[in-house]
Amino acid sequence: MSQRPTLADVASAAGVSVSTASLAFSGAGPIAEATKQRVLDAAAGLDYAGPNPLGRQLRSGRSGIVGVVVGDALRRSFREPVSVQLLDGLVDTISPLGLGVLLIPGSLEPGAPAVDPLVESAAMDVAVLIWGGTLDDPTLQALQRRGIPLVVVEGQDLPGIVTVGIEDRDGVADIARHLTDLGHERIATVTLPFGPDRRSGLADTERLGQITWSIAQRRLDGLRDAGVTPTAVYETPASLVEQGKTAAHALLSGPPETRPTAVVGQSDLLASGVVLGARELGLRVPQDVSVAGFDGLDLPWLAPDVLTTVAQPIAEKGAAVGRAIEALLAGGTPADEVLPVELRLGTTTGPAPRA
Amino acid sequence: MSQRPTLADVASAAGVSVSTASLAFSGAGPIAEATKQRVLDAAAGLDYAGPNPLGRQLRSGRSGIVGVVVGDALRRSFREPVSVQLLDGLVDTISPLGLGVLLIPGSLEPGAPAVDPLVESAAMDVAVLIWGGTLDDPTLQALQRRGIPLVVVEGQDLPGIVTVGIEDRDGVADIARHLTDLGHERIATVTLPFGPDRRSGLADTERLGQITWSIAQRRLDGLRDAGVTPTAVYETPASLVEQGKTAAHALLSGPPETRPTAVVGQSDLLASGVVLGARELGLRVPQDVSVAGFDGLDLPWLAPDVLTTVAQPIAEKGAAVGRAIEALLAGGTPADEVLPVELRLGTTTGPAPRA
DNA sequence: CGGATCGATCGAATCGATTCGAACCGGACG
DNA sequence: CGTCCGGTTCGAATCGATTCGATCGATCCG
Repeated sequence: MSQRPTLADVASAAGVSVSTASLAFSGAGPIAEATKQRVLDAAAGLDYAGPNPLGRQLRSGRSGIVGVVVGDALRRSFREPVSVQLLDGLVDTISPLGLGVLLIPGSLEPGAPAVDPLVESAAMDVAVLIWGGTLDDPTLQALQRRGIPLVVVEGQDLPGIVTVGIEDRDGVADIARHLTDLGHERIATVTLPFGPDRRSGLADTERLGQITWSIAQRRLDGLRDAGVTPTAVYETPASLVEQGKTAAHALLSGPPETRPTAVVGQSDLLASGVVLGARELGLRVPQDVSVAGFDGLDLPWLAPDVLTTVAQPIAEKGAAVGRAIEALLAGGTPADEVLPVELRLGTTTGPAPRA
Repeated sequence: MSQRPTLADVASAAGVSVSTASLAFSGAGPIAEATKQRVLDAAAGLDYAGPNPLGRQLRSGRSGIVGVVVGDALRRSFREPVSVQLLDGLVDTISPLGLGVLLIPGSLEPGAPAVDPLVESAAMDVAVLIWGGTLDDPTLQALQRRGIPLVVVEGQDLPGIVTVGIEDRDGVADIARHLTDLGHERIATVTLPFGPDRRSGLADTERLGQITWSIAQRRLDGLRDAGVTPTAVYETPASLVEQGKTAAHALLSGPPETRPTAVVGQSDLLASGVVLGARELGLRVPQDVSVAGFDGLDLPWLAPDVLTTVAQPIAEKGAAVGRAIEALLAGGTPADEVLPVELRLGTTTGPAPRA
């Protein structure tokens, strides 16, 4: 009898039937106060800590779990403050509903199976894909085959799948206009990864046609929307400060006459790396080169500089995902949401240097 | 019949019994290749994506879920890279075992219930507490009452609970000796939070007696082990760069004759904030003041400086937690683990300035 | 040619709870 | 005194799989 007690044990100890004991815990259904108390006392006496969730879940068909597929590798995602803050907002929203977040690694290292075993066989009521996913993404396909409702963040629109995103294309256009208003004509950009191959370096025309992750594409399109054709597009394999630095060295080492006078980073981490890289090259920001980012993080290490950026409501994005989940579980079909962004001027952009 | 198919549907479609169908999926037990194929074909025909995990879990009594109580670490996570990297190492280790990580918020805002609902009623086979937990922690108590095996990271030793930690006390002692060897006599320290009240400011003797989170205590003790009595102890409410900056202003604003010549941060983020704060005050590092940290993160934004620090094997710590979990699930009683740390000299410490 | 053996398949019990309809009880009413 | 009724409690079915012991059929050997 070293087994943990079950509801049946409690019931017999309290001298009631199992169904009555269940009522005492769930509170659903009529039960006399005295009976309820007797059951709870019996439970306390047996060290019974409440109904076994597995039994409840099987019966109800709900696991109370939201699977969150965190990007390409958990490792990178976690260095990615945007994903993490999104997760935070999501947890805040669904925690009161009694839902929990199960972390699911996306595609793993080469050699590993294409999808994490959790994708195939973990119990979950809904799944969230952070950082998009194309229709041919094996993870997405596996989840669809299992019939698990999906919410996709920052992906492309997919038929029959709820999407949550931001107006990033417009935001980048705002930044581009800000820069052209300041007189900049040679504007380069440092991008997020184009796709799972995560290459690094200047992208030529051919490479620009191979963008599969729509987030990089949209933010590039934003520049063009404002009439800006970047003089150079530097693709990075990950949104990291170091990558921004590397990009800065590649973009800003030339002579002042041909060097870009402004650099737009597709994330704040990349942009702050560009600022640091520019400083290493002896360039002053913003006198010699302007730098703008995207996300609206606060980056204490750039002080006293403040990055010009487009702020996105990250926690609110998490909350929007949470609301979509709630609606899906209620049997509804929530509408896609696109959240607004806001241009936030800092000290890293200024008038273009006189030629 | 809009219900999703069950194993019974597949079995009858394939013309076999439920138990045989089960064998076809689980692979446990003898089954003729032809039969197996017939079952799998029937499954494909019905769009059956594999056995329902809830049924399997109830039967086996295992949910395959590891609950990780992340304290407020999630909210600050990009700011608290150590917890995040630990999580990463953990996921890498247990993912191949088919286990998933369920994020559980630790202490919530005041006003919320003392423990997250997930703590009370989520299905999990093991729970991990990051950043310790004292015996009177309600979360810890609730999990123990439920009979869920626990692994505690960086906590104090608790009877009957597996602990994973590092030799941080010795590591800090190494740092202290490094500084005294360099001739430093006035050494101040900037600490992690003392407890859930998270105060901010210089700690007097009384306050020093109120430390409940053992990690701060151990790293203070390390100084004393090396014979160093700090001239000032600055307590921070969170391990953040900004807090380090604030501390620097409080500690380093005095005249050179009484000002500390070295500051030991209990984390790299705090220490890097101290470096930035010192620079703001016009002090040169390390000529005017030496700064050392703890953790061994790479902080690209301090470049070209490299922080002197004590490196801890964070991913390995996650792996150690994973191994402990594996052992617990196998019915064993894994031993506590204490991982080594390593003093790593950078450019932020140097000889004490001449008096 | 009959009995032992082995592999494949099947039936039924089980995991722990929820839930629905039936049964039960005391009191109020006709 | 019999009936009806609202409030409780109970029994049994159910959720979807796993697993053990039994059964069945065919092969192998004496």
